[in-house]
Amino acid sequence: MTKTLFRLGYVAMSVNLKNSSPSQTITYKRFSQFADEEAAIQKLETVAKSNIQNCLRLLKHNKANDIHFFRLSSRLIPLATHDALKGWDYISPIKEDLEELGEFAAKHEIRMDFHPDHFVVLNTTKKEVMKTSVKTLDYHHKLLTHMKLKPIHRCVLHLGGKYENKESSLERFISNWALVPARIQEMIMLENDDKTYTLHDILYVCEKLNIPAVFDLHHHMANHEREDWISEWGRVIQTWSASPLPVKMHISSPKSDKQFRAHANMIDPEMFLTFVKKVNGSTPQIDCMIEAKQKDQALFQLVDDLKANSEVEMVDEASFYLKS
DNA sequence: AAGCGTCAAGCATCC
DNA sequence: GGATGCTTGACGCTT
Repeated sequence: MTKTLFRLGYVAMSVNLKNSSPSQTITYKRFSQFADEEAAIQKLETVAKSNIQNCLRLLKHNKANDIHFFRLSSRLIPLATHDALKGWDYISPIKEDLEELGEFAAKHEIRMDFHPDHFVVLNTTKKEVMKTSVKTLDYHHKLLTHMKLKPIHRCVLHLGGKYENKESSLERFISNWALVPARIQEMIMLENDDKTYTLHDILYVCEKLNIPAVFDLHHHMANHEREDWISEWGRVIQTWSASPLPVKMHISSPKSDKQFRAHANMIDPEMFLTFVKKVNGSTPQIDCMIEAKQKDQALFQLVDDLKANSEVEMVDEASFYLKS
């Protein structure tokens, strides 16, 4: 059995690096209060530039800590997809910054992707929502291409809303998929959610449309037909067979029994190791996205816990094997 | 500096 | 069909 390389990543922002938010923003309300629209747009561009420069700082922080896996904030450019800013060329003012960011990631082999907000809903019944969803995905596509990153399998989405009838809404994802441009389609990965669409549902769609499946263990514990997931793991791996990228999954721990769906500050290392042991050897590499309130600090804490375990063999500060 | 109300998106739920 | 909650990080006003 080949060993699996596990790499850890975290989401969008750091609790260690001060004043490094990649998600500073101007709300539409504030934007519309500017007397001078040109000044307002200039303000948006200043914020966008700062967000991307902060991303670069985060990437340097990642490099210093051997972190090769990172989720970018989807809020890099405030109001980029807002209706009131149609025609605004939001790329030109930050073109060089995006290139610099992408070059740094490429040079230091940092896998980057996005998780667009939950109002990107591809199984919607409304034409308008479909339009803004594709528009938002196109914004992500633009960011990726200007970072000179191949936009393949870079955006994790959920299947969408239930709309009273889960089965027909699931099928609507499949019929709406035909309305999505091919270059947007190839960016997408699909993740099981904690309320409606289970791993089983996601696999059905992923296999049908050839989309990689991102398994979220925490969501699965909150929402499943059967608690057992390992019997489906082979299918999850299989959805990645045509991808240039390694298998990716999401790891988080429940905040409490009462607030089970909410994310805890840290990752429960025992739960994580139990998972790791089950999937070890199934594929050469699994990138584990740590989704915890304490962001990079949760990753560092988990690494400390792993180092204390004699079954774990660290490769660097954020990657490891299980000893055979 | 800290705390609280506000903002933004779409869906779910309730009336 | 309209109001409210969900969720999250950030803004901005008040103390």
